[in-house]
Amino acid sequence: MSSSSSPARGRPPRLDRARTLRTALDLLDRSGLDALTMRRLADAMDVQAGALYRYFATKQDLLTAMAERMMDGVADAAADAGGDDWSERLAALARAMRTALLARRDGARVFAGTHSTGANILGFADTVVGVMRAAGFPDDDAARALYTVANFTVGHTLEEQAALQEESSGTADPGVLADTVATGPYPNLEAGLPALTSTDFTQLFEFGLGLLIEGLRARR
Amino acid sequence: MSSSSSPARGRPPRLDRARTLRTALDLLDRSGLDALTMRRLADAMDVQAGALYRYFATKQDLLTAMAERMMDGVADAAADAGGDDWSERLAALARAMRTALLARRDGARVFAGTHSTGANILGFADTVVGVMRAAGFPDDDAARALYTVANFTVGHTLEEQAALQEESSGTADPGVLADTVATGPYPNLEAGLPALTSTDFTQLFEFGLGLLIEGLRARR
DNA sequence: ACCTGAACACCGTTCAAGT
DNA sequence: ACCTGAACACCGTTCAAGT
Repeated sequence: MSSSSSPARGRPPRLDRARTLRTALDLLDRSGLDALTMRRLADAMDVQAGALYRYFATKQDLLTAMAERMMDGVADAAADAGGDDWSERLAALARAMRTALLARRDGARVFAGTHSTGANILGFADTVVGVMRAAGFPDDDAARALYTVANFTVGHTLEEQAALQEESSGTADPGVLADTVATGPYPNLEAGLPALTSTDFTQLFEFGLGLLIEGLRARR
Repeated sequence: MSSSSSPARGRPPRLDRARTLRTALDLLDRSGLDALTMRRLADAMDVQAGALYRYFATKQDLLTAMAERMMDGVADAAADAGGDDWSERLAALARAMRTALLARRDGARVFAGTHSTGANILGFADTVVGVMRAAGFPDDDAARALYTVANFTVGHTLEEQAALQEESSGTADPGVLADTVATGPYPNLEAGLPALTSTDFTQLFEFGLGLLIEGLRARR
């Protein structure tokens, strides 16, 4: 067999969904979301921009496929960790999601801007809800726990990647913030400044995740 | 006195920061973030697009000013509520933030895409950290609690407004999701489907907020 | 069947020139 | 001082026409 369905009449296509997706994710990593345009992607594939629309109806569709791809293997990676403790399993799933978003430039922004209903996110969602149900949580609390953990993780990672980008692009945020805080009437921010300007995002993520899990434990 | 500093020589300006900001927020509510362009904003003010750049260096600056404006009065509104219970005061602040973002079309998206260091967000941040410190939390935990609550609130409201928009634009999500879940191997999502497709976002927000506060209570 | 070429209807931003 | 006019360098998307 040559391919799958039709007997491959004519020239083999220079484009296909999988290769376009890979190139788009490469371009995202190299140039960032703002520079990911249909024209630049077409350039990278030696094709005209209009040709892409045979495989993705809109740019939004492409971004959705990219977000779905980012979640590839996230549910599985977390399934190996955590043993039989529901809280450790839930934590492993949240950490795997953050890691997957961090793995690509602007990953959180791409994810937040799309709503995939593909196998990877549905598989992730099913796994999270499954962990909670197995732990004895009622179905509706299990569903709400999924949303809460996912929304927190996306919100956190959005901030984390924005801060990382700001840092690397030289936009000196810490100095500006420190000055503004020192000038204005912000006694509490002044006291918390070391923690507020900390760049230990893993610690910050674990703090929030810990609060959510502690809250869930109390509710069980 | 005619205005403030200079003696108002020449024609009075047709543009100024405050009026431009008001018009931009009006346009946002009427048309949404994607339709908010510098040219359309200029049109609404009977001016050429280039003229806006005398008052805002970039579109990003305008969006930042809009986000800052959205947070106007949020810290104060929450200050009246909650009494002397730190957890009720923190909840009131988080609710006020969500309400402020929901009050404008695409409010969460505008907020998430900017990083204001204006008086409204700094005031809000100072108030949140102040509540936590007064409750006896150490300074670094107070700062982390601020980020956690803010990131959760933004993440949640981003999803909430996306769902509301999807709903009003007729993109029938519940049906598609239900079909996909029923077709594929998602036993846990099937069980949680009523809660997963619920549109009671206030209940969902309160669930997550409750978890965070319960977690903080346990840590104190 | 698959892609090109060219167009349509836009963008954000800059800046000389007018008033 | 403030705004216009016009340009620059782009966008996403469509679609007849070629191969």
